[in-house]
Order: sequence, then C-alpha cells, then structure tokens
Amino acid sequence: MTYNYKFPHPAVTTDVVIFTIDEDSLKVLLVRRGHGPFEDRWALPGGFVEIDEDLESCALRELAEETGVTGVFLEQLYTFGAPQRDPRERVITVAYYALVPIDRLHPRPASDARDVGWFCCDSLPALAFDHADIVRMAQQRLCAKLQYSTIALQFMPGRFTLGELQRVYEIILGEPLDKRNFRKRLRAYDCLVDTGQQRRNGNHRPARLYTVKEPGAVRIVR
Amino acid sequence: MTYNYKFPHPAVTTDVVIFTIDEDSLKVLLVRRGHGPFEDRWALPGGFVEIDEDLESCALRELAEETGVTGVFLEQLYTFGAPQRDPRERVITVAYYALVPIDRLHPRPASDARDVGWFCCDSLPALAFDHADIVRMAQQRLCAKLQYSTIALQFMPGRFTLGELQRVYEIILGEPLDKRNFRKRLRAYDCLVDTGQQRRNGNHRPARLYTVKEPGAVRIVR
DNA sequence: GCAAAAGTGTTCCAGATACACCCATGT
DNA sequence: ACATGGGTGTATCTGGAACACTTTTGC
Repeated sequence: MTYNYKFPHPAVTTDVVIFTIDEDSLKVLLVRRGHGPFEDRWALPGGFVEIDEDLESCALRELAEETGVTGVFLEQLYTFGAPQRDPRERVITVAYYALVPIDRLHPRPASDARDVGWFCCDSLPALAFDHADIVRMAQQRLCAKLQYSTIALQFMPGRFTLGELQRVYEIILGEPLDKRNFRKRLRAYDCLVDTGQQRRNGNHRPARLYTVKEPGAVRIVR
Repeated sequence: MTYNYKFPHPAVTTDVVIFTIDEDSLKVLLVRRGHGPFEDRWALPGGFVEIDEDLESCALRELAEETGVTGVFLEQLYTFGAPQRDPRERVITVAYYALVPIDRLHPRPASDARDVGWFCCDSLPALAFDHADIVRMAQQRLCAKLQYSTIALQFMPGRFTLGELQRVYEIILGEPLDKRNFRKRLRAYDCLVDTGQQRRNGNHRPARLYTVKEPGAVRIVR
C-alpha cells in the first residue's frame, strides 16, 4: 500500500526540546537513534505527524511517550525546513519546547529499554540533523521568556521555597540574582501563595513553602 | 506521473502576510481565489513548497510574485496545521510576514490581471481557510515588535521625515504618540542619519529628511 | 497675519538596582 | 558557638511619561 500524490510532498515531523531542571542544571531530554541516518547519535525526541493529527497533539504525544508526563507547558518554537536537513527525504520539522517540573521527570527515561537521557544544555553531545540549532533556539527563547513572563514557575514542583525558585532563574540565566530584589519582583507578580507550611532542610532556618496561584497560566509581566 | 510514499504525507505551503502602510492605514495584500475551496474568497498569497526549496525561499517567491519586491523584511510567524484547515487534503502552512516599504508597493497589484488588492487590517473581508487567524497573529507580532525593535523602519522609503515615521508608529499601534518623547526615543536608538536635506510639503515649515543608518538591520532595543 | 506642521527640554514618577544585617536551625 | 541558608527594607539610579511654546513656511 502506498500513498500517491501528483506533486512531491515533504514529510512533516515534530521535534520537542524537553527541558527540566536537575542537579542544578538546565537539562534536555535526548534519545539515541537506533537506526537510519545519524545512527547512534543523540537526537531530540520527535516523529512524523499523523495525517489527521494536530501539530501540537503530535508534539504532546512525543512528550508523553518519552517522559510519561501530560499537562505541562508546551509551545511552538519554530519550523525548520532546510531542504537537505534529512538525507533520506525532504523533512520539515515543526519544533516545540516543553517544560517538565522538577518532580515529574523520574518515571520513564530509565525504565525504558531505549537509550534515553537528560543532558546539560551547556555540554551536549554531537546531535543528529540540525537538532543543535533547535536546542540553541529553544534555550534562547526560554531565557528571553524568563525575563518577561512567569514561565519559570512551570518548572516548579507542587510546593517549593523561594530559594529553590531563585536557583531555577539563576540556572537558566546563568548568573546570580540578588535575593531581596528577586523576592520583591515575585511579590509584585502576585503569582505565588504562601502555604503556611515550612520545610526543614539542613543546618539552617526552615524555609516557607509556596504554591503557584494559577498553575497552568504563564502570564506576561513587565 | 505520481509520487508514492509508504505513509501519507501532508502538503506544505507557505502563506505570507504582506504589510504596508498606505493612505494612513496598515494594509495587507490579499488575492482572490480563482478556484477550489473558498472560490472567490480573499486569501493570503501563498503556495506549495517545492520539494527542494527552502521555506523562506518559498515565502520570498510568493512575495516577489505578488508584489515584485525583493530584499524586504521577512520573518517566520507560526506554523498552522489543524487537520481540517483545508478541505481538500491535509495542508500545513508555515506562515511568514513581510514588511514592504511605502514607496515600493505600486508595481504589481494593479498591473496583474488577477484580483489582488491591499486591505486595511481593521476592515478585512471574510478570508479563506484560517487566514483571518494568521493575519491576526501577524498583526499582534508586528505591534509587539514595534515596541522593542526598530522594525518600523522597514516600512520607510529612502528618505523620510520624523513626522512620517511617527505616523507609521501611530497607525500600527492605533494610538497617538507624544512628539518630543518619540523623537527622544529614536535619537537614543541611534539608527537614523540626518541627510541635511529638507522637504517642503505644505503651508508650514519644511521637515528634515532622514535615512536609515543600517537599512537591512532590525535591532532589538529597550 | 494666520493656519499648519516642524522642532525643541525639563520635570516627575515608577520600576530596577545596589546593598547588609538578623533569624532559625543542626551539629 | 558556629556554619548555613532564610528572611527583610532603604537609598539611588534610570528610563518613560507628561507637558507648551517658538519656528518656518504658504496662502
């Protein structure tokens, strides 16, 4: 069975840059290619868009397949379509990026038989296709959005301390922030709720635990 | 002759939202569909991506075909791929938007036999497919970029007055701006050159003529 | 001389930055 | 008692917003 067209059609895929914060680093999920071009190279999770499938649904499917998570932040990044980016046939990829909360990344990557792993953004292995470009653009976008939106909250677990949140900002921006200014700014955003609970976590004063007021929402600020 | 694939492939097009400023309005170029679905409806210029053609090249080709202009600002906007957006077959469109300088829009639209026209963004006719969504997003993007980049200069002819430039900002933003603050802001951007020339244009003092320092460049500011 | 757009600076306010000390806990 | 991160407020700076009058021209 084949599908026939009067004019040549490109293949269309979605690839997803799945970010999380782990071990004090911004990491992306990569899968090792088991065959085809770039065999054994690391690549972004992705796959062909089904003929009746929405682009975002396709990206969500990739995300769920690789991480098991649903309901997380996912946004279209850019469409990459250089004619020779895939040596087999013309493949246009609609790239997305997703943010997986710190406490929701455990299940899959290890359990799966395939070679899957989280890599620090600043020390990636050689990637297949133009995936290095895609990751670079996604990281730029994330960095930019951090400055004028509440996107960073998408990384946070159910309850967290302000210190932890500040660390997330610092990891993504790659520079230290002033504690008092940081807290003042987040107070102004009015996006957190003090749970009243505390967490004792070492040889020091316990920290207040906060939750996100509207967990799904990414608000534009500034 | 047909092209055969083991799996169904979507068709891929680019559509271009071509903006210009004319008659004190922000306008977009539309073409009337001569056949197929949405016959006689107005639609964005666009067409299928050739199998060896870069996405941006395809958009540039559409742009040149409809307006005759080359070398103008063109940027990818978003990719629209809802499964039923085209009733014939699955069509994914990579939307671009382009900015055509005021003094370069004359040649084609009238000379062409086809039904082509410039329409005010705020009084568009019913559009084919999901093109109304595309135009809306393009207009939002333009409006946003106006605030933090020098994108507006892409609309300007070779030489222009600060009053004319301010009008462009006001038309796109849909609100009046303060003259002194506007000039101070542009001075700070340091993107204009005073030609030393003037233009007499009515019963009032002549205006200085400026040119853009780096005509191709769109700088991020603020 | 009058209408019409060009041109020009200062004051004020808000939001961002810089900065240092005490607090609660575990060892 | 000391080491560790948690928690708090003020002074300053900077960029944006508000605002009015003089200039040059054509009629």
